[in-house]
Amino acid sequence: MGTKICMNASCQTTTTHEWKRGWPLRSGGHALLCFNCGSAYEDSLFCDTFHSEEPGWRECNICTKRLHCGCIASKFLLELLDYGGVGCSSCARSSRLHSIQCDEIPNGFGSLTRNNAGDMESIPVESTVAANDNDEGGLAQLCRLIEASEPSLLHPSERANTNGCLGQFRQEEIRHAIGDIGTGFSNMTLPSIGSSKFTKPDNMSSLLDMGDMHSSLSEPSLSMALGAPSGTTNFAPFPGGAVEGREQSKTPSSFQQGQRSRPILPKPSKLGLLASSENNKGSASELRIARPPAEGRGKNQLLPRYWPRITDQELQQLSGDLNSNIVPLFEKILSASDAGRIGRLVLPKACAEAYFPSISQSEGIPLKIQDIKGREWTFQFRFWPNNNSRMYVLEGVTPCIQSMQLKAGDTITFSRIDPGGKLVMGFRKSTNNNEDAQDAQASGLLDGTASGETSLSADGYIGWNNSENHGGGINGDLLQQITAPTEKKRTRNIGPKSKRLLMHSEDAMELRLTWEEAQDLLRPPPSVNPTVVTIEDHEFEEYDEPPVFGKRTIFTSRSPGRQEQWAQCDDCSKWRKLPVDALLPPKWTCSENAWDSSRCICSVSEEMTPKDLDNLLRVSKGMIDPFCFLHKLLHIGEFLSVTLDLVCNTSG
DNA sequence: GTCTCGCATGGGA
DNA sequence: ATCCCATGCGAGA
Repeated sequence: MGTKICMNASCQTTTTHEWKRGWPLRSGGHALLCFNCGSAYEDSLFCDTFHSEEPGWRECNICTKRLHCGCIASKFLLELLDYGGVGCSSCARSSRLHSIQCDEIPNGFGSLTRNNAGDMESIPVESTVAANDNDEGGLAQLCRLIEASEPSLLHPSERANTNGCLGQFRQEEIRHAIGDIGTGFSNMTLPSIGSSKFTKPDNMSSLLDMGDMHSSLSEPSLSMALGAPSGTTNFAPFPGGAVEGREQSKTPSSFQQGQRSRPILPKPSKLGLLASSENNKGSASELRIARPPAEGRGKNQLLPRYWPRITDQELQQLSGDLNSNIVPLFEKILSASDAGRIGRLVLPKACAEAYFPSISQSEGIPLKIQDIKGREWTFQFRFWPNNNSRMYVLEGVTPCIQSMQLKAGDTITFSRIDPGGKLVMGFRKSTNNNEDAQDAQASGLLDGTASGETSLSADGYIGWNNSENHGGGINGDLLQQITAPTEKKRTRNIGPKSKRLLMHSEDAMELRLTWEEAQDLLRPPPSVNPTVVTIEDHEFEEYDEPPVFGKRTIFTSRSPGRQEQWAQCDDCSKWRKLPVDALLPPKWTCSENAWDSSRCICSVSEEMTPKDLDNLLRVSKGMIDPFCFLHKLLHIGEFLSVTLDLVCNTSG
């Protein structure tokens, strides 16, 4: 790509009298910016200038200066504070001197602050961990749990650090582990994949900003090119260039699409958690977070059901060349017609127009697509006139479908390898083995909203990218385990749409919010003793009973090494100090203060001065409650299982 | 009769 | 109301 293009997504100019160096890219080097954009970046005004309308703005907790969180261009200007919130670099540096040290907090819950500007490689977490006396494993585990549950508390680079350094856990496994929390972390496994070299152009961070912060959960070690504007140096145009620019005049830019797509991806961790009930079933299951399409250039924005839910492992499998840039394009759950004998795969119109070459003739063109085994298939990419529109199909897919032993309900994925623009296809089997379950599952899967936004799909089996299958190609044994259904059943394993279990995205969002609110109130059941399970040399408390709702309390550590819990009386609103392990009912008053007989009536004044109280409330606002946090996590599986049951029952 | 191809239909988003 | 797309269906080989 010989033409320089400004990596400011809202600029993208190719002409400037002087090119400037922007933010450092993960792949090395720096973003290329035109003079104006580069000047703004140099003056630390980039986000103020170009992203003022973007989401992701927060205020420095200390000086209230506006900070654009999650944006690569502001990466150096802010830090995540230990107990939540953000601070501008200067404030954070000064406040760090006073921050609570890791060893002051039980369970090794320590400072998680790290300068965002710090390179991922430069501050290995091991050194941080080793520098204190905490149980390293416990901290590592906790950090992973916290990270999975509260992604916003960690900067992506920190997450990457956590992954990369603490035993090479990857986010996929973290989500996986969270999904299994309800069963006592039974499936927490160490992946064998090391860090790889997939690169996401850092300018994408600015495009995705908050979305990137969240979605990074799904792309931890293998960052990908998502939402990349066509024409950046990181992306080769589609072969022939037919796709580039098509419909551009009519369509929102990928930047805009990214903005529009954000609400769909608010909190992947929560999404992942939602899937726990399903994912508890199989150790091979992975939670999938739908990613906004990389370059939506279609006339219409791609429906979330087509967003690639491809995992990093799958990408790695697809690539084979770690220096390649894998661009997940879209995916489609095979319909009965698709998987049938006709050999025609109906392509979503928007996807076909966005990612496949432009065709003007109905006969279309031969399109070569490589599968995961490296075999190259040639399909006829064509369309049928249909109601003044077009219906795009891939013809001749039967051999390929049969080769991959796909059936209705399975998912076929399309990606692109850059540079080169080679199209690759992968697939994901639906999990259910028996037909009845298949029906039910497929019914859920087939509804785009149900499978997508809620991550209810239990795609635990991954045909070609099982965690234990890193060698590339299809694991023959695994494939053998999939019994090819009869043709008759193949075309009948999806119920009519009217019978499909439906969970609208709004419902899912509602559920997430409900969960988010509820999690603050979760407590382990007081009458139940936990079972201590040891996994990977780490001990976890496992409860057989789902959590109960308790009164919200505040934990703080006003003096080194001393954790305190505070609760507010529901009658007099006075704050009372409690033991850290005290569990309160939803409604609690001073009269129930069994731990401090001198303050068990409302008429007695508070222990804290108003100033202390103010500080307490202020600090606790962004602070994680470390004690009950694990308890919450340990019960999320059961809690969500119950919740989902309720939702499914009401939806059905 | 069977299969393929191309278009039409209609439910659902 | 419009568009998408799963699938039905008829014509022709």
